[in-house]
Amino acid sequence: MSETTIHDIAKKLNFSASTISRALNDNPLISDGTRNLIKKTAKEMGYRPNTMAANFRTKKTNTIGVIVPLINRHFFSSVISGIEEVAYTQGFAVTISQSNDNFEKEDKIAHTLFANRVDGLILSIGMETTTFDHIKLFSDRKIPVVFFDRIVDEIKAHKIVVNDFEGGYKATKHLIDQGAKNIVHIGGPLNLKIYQDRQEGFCRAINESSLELDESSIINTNLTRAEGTKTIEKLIKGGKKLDAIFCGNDTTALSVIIYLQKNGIKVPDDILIVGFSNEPFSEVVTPSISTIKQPGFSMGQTAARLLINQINNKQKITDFKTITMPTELIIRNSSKRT
Amino acid sequence: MSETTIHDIAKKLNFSASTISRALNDNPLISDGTRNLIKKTAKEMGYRPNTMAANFRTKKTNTIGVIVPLINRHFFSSVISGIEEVAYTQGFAVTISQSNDNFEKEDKIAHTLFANRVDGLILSIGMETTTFDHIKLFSDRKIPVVFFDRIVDEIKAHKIVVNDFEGGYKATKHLIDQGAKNIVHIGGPLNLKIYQDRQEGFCRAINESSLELDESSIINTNLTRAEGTKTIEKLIKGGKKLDAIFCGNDTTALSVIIYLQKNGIKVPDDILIVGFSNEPFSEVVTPSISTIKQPGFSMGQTAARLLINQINNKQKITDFKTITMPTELIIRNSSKRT
DNA sequence: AAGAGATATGCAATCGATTGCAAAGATAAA
DNA sequence: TTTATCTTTGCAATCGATTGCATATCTCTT
Repeated sequence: MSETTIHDIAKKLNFSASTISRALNDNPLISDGTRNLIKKTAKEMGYRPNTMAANFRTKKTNTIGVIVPLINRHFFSSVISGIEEVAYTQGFAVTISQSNDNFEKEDKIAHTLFANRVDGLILSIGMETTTFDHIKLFSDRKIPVVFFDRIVDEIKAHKIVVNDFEGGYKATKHLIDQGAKNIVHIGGPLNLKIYQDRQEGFCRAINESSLELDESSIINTNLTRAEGTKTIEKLIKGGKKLDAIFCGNDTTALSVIIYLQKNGIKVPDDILIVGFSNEPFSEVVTPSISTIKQPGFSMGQTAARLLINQINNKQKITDFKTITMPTELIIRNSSKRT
Repeated sequence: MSETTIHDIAKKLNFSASTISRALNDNPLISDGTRNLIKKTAKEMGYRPNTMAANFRTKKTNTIGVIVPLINRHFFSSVISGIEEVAYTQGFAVTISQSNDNFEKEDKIAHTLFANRVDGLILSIGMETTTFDHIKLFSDRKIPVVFFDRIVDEIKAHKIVVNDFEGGYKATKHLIDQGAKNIVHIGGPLNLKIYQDRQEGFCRAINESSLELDESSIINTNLTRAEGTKTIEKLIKGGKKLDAIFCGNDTTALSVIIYLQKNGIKVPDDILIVGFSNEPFSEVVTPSISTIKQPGFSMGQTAARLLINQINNKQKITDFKTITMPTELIIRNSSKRT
């Protein structure tokens, strides 16, 4: 009734449990003959290793923890998909949690993953997160951590980002090239580096041009659909003079476009729009939204590879890299001056 | 340097390890005084329980496994999101894998999750899956399994589905009500029950109407973007007479719409379209796509609740329910006869 | 005051696999 | 043949927490 253990096999074959264990793990100490015999018998007896016992003994779980703000978000689910793919081929399980951009939850999740002894952690921090003790929990004890997208300067670890600065720069430059004179940036919260960078890219592009950088042309929001609508409404009703908007994400671009269309303002004829992230809807909406493509899937793959390398090579890593994936400007109809 | 264990606490406080263990687990045998003392000391000593040891001893991992065809798909990531939310509040971790609709991978994943002793399994099977030994692995050993969306008749388990039949019926009925006379159904592979059901709903609606059910008006594809384009192209070039299409998913609806628009056929003026699933893009595309809404997030929640109930109540379950979540027809522009 | 019951704690086995060290057996070299 | 070396296997401790059973202490009741 109960599961067969290595001891059962040992008894049956008149070997010791150690031999069984070694044979099953392809330890070269064991001769080929016995190894084969043991493996065959194990199969016959329906033996399945007790991972929990092994984990307990070896202090490895072969599990990597992932924390994202929201699973149900195209960019993040793409990253997760990439992580899973790599982890799977390397024999790691992936445990996923979402912080909902809520610091308390993020904190609790981190502690839980820590208590569950994940071998490593891949994460993108939440919008509210400003302290990092819950991450230091890992890094202090040499448990590998890899950040992606929403990274943290305060902690030494490998980091995977897209070049948000470049993205912001390209997007803005493109608008300038299209002849825009009054460009507004609706950006994200500045405690997140990615939004800082996008904004800096915006500023740089403006400064390099003949245009004036105007403080009132930068608005920071939380980049939700609702906020986007509110923001553009305020701008329009406030009589702000503008002929182009670089939005911090596609969601905002979308709500802006919808608002403008409803109010008889034409995109791109009257106002040019560029978003960020290349959400699936951006391609198929009318007008299709120009945007900056972020390679979510391959970011996930890279993050997983880096993490698993660290897990396997125990040597302390001293130089942590920040891998910057290139961004790609996708020009669609929302920004084409006709 | 090494972690504090209950034995360390025991030694320091002159208690036995059992007492420490019980106190920490709020076992009522322990007096309030000692419990408090122990908890306080544990905290002071920086004690953190070794989950792996506990798991090993109790044979519970507090982990639930999830297998979906593709993480990076809005419906599935919504379900995962719902699962995670419930699991989190109940103290379960969620391990996620994707089969990529590949049977071999699904099979391997199932075995891995099984070896990792997940406490329960939630899954939606892949398109290629026609045998179920890898799932019986669980159900045979009384490990709770909950299916969602792409369910399996052969296995007794709780199942969460949307009423695909009703969805297909509503969608088709709607097209008929809009005056369509020649309705085509581009459906999914029939080894998946959901596509069978949608198709049956389609047939029922046609049969109940004054229209003729025409074999050649039902086409089964794998519902990808590319297949959708191919299929509509063949139909149009083949001179098929049609004024409405019920597509098995929104992706197909989208590719059909794009093809038609490119070829000067107007949606909805010439051909009415209804999709299925309410993908995020469906609302924002032009014309916006009428569709059947599937409550992914709450399906995930329900699945997780059912599973966790089974995990916690050891009593054998004899009557497995199939919970059918209602569908909702969302009428948008792609099917509005003007 | 004495036995019954309630309360609080300890003992020790156990879960199953891993691994350092010892040892037995086999082979080769001298 | 003997010694040295290599190969192969076993012993036994260990990982940290849990839990059935035994025991000790205390509180009541009569």
